[in-house]
Amino acid sequence: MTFLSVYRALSKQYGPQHWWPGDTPFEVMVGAVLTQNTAWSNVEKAITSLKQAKSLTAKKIAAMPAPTLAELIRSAGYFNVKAKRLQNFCNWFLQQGGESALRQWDDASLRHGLLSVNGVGHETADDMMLYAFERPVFVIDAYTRRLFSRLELVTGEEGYEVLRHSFETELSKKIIPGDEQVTLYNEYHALIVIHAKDVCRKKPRCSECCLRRQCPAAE
DNA sequence: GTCCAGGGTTCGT
DNA sequence: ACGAACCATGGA
Repeated sequence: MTFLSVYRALSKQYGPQHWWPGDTPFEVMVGAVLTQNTAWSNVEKAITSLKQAKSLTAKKIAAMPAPTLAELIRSAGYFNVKAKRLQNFCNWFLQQGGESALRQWDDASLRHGLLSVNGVGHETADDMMLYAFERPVFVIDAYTRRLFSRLELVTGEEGYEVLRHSFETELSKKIIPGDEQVTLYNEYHALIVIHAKDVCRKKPRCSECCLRRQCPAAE
């Protein structure tokens, strides 16, 4: 079994996901911060509320008082922390000249810049890299770790960067053009999340999640 | 009432 | 580099 065969099995079972749901790249970035440890349905409410307040722009978010922003994103949980994180991010974003300026940056610089923002860690930065800036970065999250350690393709003890690197080197062997690479990473991460959700829906609150047995790639 | 979510990020050691 | 502490809503 390989990373690629797991992808093919998931893809066959669930079909294309075309993530990330969001009208604009900026909305995707906001969603990446808001979804930290939070059910996506709660994030959607917060984004709707920002839109309703006509405040889903970097300038508006950066300019409003933190408590006001916190109230708007209340449904996403951790609202005080996330309000501050969102403002940190928007300030940085504006300081760099906004999206069009950031698009000119090379992958490494952009990733580094995102990580320099207080409140943006590995996964949030990589969500933004992949789903807002369409850079070839494989997102590692808790599901990814759990799934692949159950499949015994990784131990689960690896650090974030190590894991990301093994996925990227393994998957880049087979796929050639850069554009395809981004599409593959995009779909793969989405499929992992969908699969985890699917399994957990069948057997709610199963701490083991039965991923190994139910994963179509495990057979 | 309890568990968990597209749990991660920060900060101390 | 690793572990603890922190944050807080809403659906199942």
